[in-house]
This record gives sequence, structure tokens and C-alpha cells, in this order.
Amino acid sequence: MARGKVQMKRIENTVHRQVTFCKRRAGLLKKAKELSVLCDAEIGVVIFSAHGKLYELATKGTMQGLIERYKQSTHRAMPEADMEAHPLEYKEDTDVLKQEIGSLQTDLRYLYGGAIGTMSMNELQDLEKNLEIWIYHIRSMKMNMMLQEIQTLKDKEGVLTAANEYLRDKMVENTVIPNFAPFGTATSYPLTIQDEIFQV
Amino acid sequence: MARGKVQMKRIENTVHRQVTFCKRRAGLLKKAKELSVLCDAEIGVVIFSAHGKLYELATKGTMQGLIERYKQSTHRAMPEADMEAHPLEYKEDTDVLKQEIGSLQTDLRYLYGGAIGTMSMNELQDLEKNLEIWIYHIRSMKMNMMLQEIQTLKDKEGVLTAANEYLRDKMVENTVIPNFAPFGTATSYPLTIQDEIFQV
DNA sequence: ATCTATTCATAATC
DNA sequence: TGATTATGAATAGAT
Repeated sequence: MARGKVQMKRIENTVHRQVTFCKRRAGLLKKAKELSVLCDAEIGVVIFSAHGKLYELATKGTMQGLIERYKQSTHRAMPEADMEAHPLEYKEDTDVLKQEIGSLQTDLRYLYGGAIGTMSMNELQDLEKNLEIWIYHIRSMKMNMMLQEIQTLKDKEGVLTAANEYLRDKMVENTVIPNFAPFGTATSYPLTIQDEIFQV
Repeated sequence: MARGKVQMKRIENTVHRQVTFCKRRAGLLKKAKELSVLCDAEIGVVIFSAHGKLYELATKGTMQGLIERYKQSTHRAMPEADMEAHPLEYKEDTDVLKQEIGSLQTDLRYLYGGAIGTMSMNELQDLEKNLEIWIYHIRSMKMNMMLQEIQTLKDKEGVLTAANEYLRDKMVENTVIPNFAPFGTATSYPLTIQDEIFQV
């Protein structure tokens, strides 16, 4: 990419290959993260170096969860059971969480089966990391719920305000006495009306 | 990257997001292939679009094979129930953890049974709290392991020091020249000895 | 899809 | 290793 085009074949010089591996690996993972954030995609990247060392990235959850989802996606078309029952916005979060739960349940079954007490420090570290990722996702979910609630309320406010304006105008039209403020306030006063009427 | 920097957050405009997803997805997969070829690495990329559509790439073999390799690399053979190999101090922690696991499993079963997506803010709050408790226990467990490691090392140090003293005295006894410091230092010098001899 | 103006990634070099 | 920099690539916005 820089200071000379690069041939698309294995770099023979060991040092160059090593350096390029480090740089491009970082670049690839960065791109993956960006794509995930920008486009709301769940992405997993697994890299085995020539020497067998593992590098990995899983956006939105753990690699285990992603593998579960991958298997379900490839094995059979997911039955879209109750899509209608929940707001669409939640659907994605829900799917991801289900994968994560499945994966965490597997871990727990495994641990409960007697492996506890024999866990190494590294395994505990992994478990801790997974739990933290979980907490992160649950917090995101809560945040999304709140944001959506806020948006809903704002929308509703807009409709109510418009309805209010409309009704007030109508009233002024039909009132004999001009300049009479029917609701007694300078600011618009939200009417309590049936949502259905205005399709909120 | 072009004609204006991009903010690292979800692109709100649906069309823009879709287009960017296509372009960057292609870019990411290309980069992955290049890295694999240039540096002789085995790489797998899995992408789930926001709508759940799967895109994948596996260099050097199939995704299944890569997943197998991944599992072997991470879930490296957990030893069988050799509880006695571990110090008694862990026993209590283990019991506590088992209890926690049971409780968390109950939660997960409940959630997996269809409650997800309909979870209230309070339920999410509870789940989050439970996970935090879990992390707390795991951290305690790690702490205990480290403390015990430290104690073991201290014990070993004590035994070695005693052995050192003993051997030094013996040497002084058997030496013709008095006041000769056999090990040349004022502080005790740990001898390299067979652990078995002193039951460390 | 195709086309640029830009920003980004990175090969070479230190 | 970690910076620097010149240059090739990727891509955002427009068409």
C-alpha cells in the first residue's frame, strides 16, 4: 500500500512477513470493529498465525455465542416464531442474547459437572471476561429500551401537540368571542386523548 | 475515508448504512484474504448483518474446520475431577460457586424459555446484579489462588533457607580454616536442591 | 454501479 | 520494538 505495490503472494522474508502480519492483523481487526459499529453487524474474526498462535475478535458478545449463531444459521433456517410479538427494535438484541445464554448455559453445565475447583487461573479469567461482556450487553439493552421509550414519548408528545393545536383552532373558529384562550395557558396544553385516534 | 470523515457510531440513515455495509464488508473480506496469503495465516471471518444475514470467509479450509481448530486452541483439555490435587482452601469457594451457578441457571432457563424480549427493566436489573455477584466470586477465587501460591512460595523459601543454613553450618564444621564464608555473601544463599529431600 | 476527492493503511526506512 | 513518511488503497458522497 505504501512505498511500492505489494505482490499478492506469501512474503518470503521472515522479518517482513512478521511485521506485515502484525500491522495488517491490527488493521483487519480495526476494520471489523468499525464495520460492526457503523452498520450494526455482529462480526467474528479468527486468525491463526503461521506458527499457530490464535488471535480473535468478536463484536457484540463472545466468540462462543457467535459460533452457536453461526451453526444455527447454517444448519437450518431459524424459525421466526413470534416476530410480531415484540417490537422490531428488540429483535436483534434478543437474538444475540439468546445465543449468549445458550453459550453461557453450556459453560455452567460444564462447570457444575464437577470442573469447578479444577479451573485454572486462565479459565477463571475467561469466565470473568465473558460475564463482563454479558453485563455490557445487558446494559446496552437497558439503554436501548430507555432510548426507545424516550423516542416514543417524544413522538406521542408531537402528535398530542398537533392535536391540541388543531382542536384549539377549531374552537377559536367556533367561538363567538374572539381572543378567548380556551385552555387558560400560553403554552399548548396536551389533551388526554385515545392514542388510537391519532395512530400513536 | 473519503469526502468527509466518518463518525464511529451506527449510521442512522438506512440507505447510507446499507451501502456502507456492502462496501466495507467487501473491503474487510479482501483484507482478510490478503493477510492470509501474504503471511500464511489461516483466517475465518463471520459477519451477521443487522437483519441476520450471514456472510463468511474461511481461508485454508472450511469454516467448520476452523471452528474445530479454534475450540482446540481455546478449550484446551480440562483435566478430570482431580479435586484432591487441589488444596482444601478452595472447597468453600467451590460450594459457594455451585450455589451461585444453580441460581444463575434457574434465571437462564427462565429467560431462555421465552421471557427474553419481554424482560422488564427490573428483570434486567436483577440479572445484571447476579452477574456482578458472580464476577465478585470469581475474583475472590482468583485472589485466593494467588494468596495460596504466595504462601506456598514463602513456605518453600523457608525450607530452602533452613536447608541452606544447615548445610552451611555443616560445611563450616568440616572446614579447617575458621571464619571462611563458603558462599561469599552475607545473606543466605538458596541452594539448588532436590525438593523431595525436604518434602517441599 | 461508477466516479473522484479524500482519508486511511501501511511498506519502507530509520 | 516504536516512530515517520511517502504512497497505494479504501471508501463517502455524488452521479
